[in-house]
Amino acid sequence: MDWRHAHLNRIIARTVKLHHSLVQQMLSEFDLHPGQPPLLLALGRQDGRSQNELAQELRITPATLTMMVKRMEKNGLLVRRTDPQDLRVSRVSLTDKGRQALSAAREALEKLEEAAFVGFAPEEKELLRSLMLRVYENLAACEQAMQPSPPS
Amino acid sequence: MDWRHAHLNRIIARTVKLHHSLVQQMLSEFDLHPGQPPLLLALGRQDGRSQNELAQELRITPATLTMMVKRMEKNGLLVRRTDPQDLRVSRVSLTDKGRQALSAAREALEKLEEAAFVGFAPEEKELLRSLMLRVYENLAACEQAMQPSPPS
DNA sequence: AGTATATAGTTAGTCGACTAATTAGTTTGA
DNA sequence: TCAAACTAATTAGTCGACTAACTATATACT
Repeated sequence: MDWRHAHLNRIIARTVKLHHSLVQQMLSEFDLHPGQPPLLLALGRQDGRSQNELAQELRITPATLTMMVKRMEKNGLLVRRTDPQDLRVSRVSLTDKGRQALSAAREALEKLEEAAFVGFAPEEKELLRSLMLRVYENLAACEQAMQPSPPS
Repeated sequence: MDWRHAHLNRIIARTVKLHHSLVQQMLSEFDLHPGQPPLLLALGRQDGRSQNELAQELRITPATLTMMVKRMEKNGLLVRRTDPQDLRVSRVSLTDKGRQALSAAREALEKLEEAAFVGFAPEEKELLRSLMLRVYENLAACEQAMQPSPPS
């Protein structure tokens, strides 16, 4: 298939999809399921956050996170502890096994990042980054416009 | 959250995710579910293809497509007809209702494409396109390298 | 103080994605 | 010819995503 004349959005979406499937392939030997690397990485950046905070960072709903955390806790990748200050919140932390899985995920992502940008000059990567950030900002503005936050 | 220093892959994935959620928001008033617009668009490009061909174009497995087609057929968006030449293949075509939904999807995507690239000069869009195509080619090469096709 | 509201998380039900195993039809080859 | 191998689609089971409805705790207000 020749993608050179497709819409830009389609090209980008296709690229991300391929990226995801490669990540899965690289991590399938560990018992990591497709959605789990992002959660591991988020916990690697800051451990012990509440489920709400994690859901916001991952841009998924709290309901989705509940199920993910439950499964991953059963697999021994992380643990949940009720916050003593506020009994409603439960804070999520990596276990040793979770930290090992995180390392594997990081390594796979590093490899892929390298492979993805073969032949790119540093300025080209910077250019791509700034262009994509502009697209992101445009879409974020669009989202704001669609759901005007209730006036305070 | 400030994404300016995140990995490029993460920025791109985040942008695509936001794009998806905006598409869903714009199409939720029709009875279109999240994965359905791509299938409608694919059929719009060429109607009456086999499920295998469609799955390849959408880069999903035939099993996934079976379920999607079944649900969408029940919703009256498309029909399946067994190919008289080869009774194993069933060819998928849009119904009138499907074509209307396709129009809505196309319109939403047009609007979003426009919103996403506000403030972009045409050369910038072209630049982004060529950079992303290079990333795609790199990843596709990576995929080839990972699964060497069986020697014929 | 006690009710009302807000917040954190969970459950139920659906859709979209996957893999593995199965069914049905077609080709191939001994 | 007719059994083996292949191919198209389906089914079963799991995971990840959503919305809507619910529980439990915390805060606010009168």
